[in-house]
Amino acid sequence: MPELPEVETVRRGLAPVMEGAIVKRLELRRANLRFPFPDDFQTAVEGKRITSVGRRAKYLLVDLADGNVIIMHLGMSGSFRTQEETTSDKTPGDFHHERNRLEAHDHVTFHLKTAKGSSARVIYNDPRRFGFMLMTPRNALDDHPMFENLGVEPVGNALSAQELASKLMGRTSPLKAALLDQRVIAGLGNIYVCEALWRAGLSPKRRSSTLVLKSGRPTERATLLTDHIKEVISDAIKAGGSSLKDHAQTDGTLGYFQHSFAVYDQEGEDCAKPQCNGTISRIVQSGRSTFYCGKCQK
DNA sequence: CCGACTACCTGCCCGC
DNA sequence: TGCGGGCAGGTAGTCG
Repeated sequence: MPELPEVETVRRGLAPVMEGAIVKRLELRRANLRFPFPDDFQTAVEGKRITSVGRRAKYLLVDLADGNVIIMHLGMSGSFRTQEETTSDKTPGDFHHERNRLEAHDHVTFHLKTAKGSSARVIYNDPRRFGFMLMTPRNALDDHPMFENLGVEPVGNALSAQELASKLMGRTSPLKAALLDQRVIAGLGNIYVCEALWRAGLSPKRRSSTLVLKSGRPTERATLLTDHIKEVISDAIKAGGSSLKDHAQTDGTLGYFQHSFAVYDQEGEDCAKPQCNGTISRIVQSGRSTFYCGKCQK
């Protein structure tokens, strides 16, 4: 599930349940995900009030009232689902519904008393366990190893053609690899890089530095690419992200941006660009699949 | 510094 | 039907 649009979709699902809630109990069903949980993680979280659920790049940030922030990453296969006590549940804190049972790879459960006073659970599931949960003081977040080198967000005003040009200047790597580098733009992943390059008509194999003039100013191509990156991310967020195999949203409903893929996982299909009669190809770049049209992406 | 490659882990799909 | 290989939205660490 998880590039920026999917993580933002998850954030929007978690916020109404978690914001203002007290963590009554934090249930860890194993000692680690990709990394060990922080020392005394349970003690640090239980009894605390959650003030907000935020996002930076592909990271979810759960702020606690005591000034600490839980950093959560979904890796490749992480997902959250929520369970809320309903009026048909007779005993407070009791969950009778069939859908409320645990599933394979449910590793973490946040047992909450919500701001409304009801009981709820937030369950983290992650078959491959590439995700992780860490904690740091909020005022030290920018210095955390995972954050100190992060590039700009592709939503909002931070990303500009000039910013992109300054990051691509002097880079000899293919454009695809540069855009996947979280130090350049934070939050893009394999799907949205492929889609943005197609929309901009740029080859994933193009040398990164060809989008920068000698003066360090962006080329027209860089401006075009910047606009298309913002657009595809914004379109995907509006669609609730992309749901490939898994549920993308915390209430179990599916995002539908995958129906809008022009190139990702479309090998052999006709290019959708008007007037282009090319075919979508798949190649491998730095160990990962790239999908593109060799005819209209130059 | 940069860039390419590998490791981490489970599940699914395809071909034999 | 069963099995092996390849592939999957992620990042971090190593090596040249």
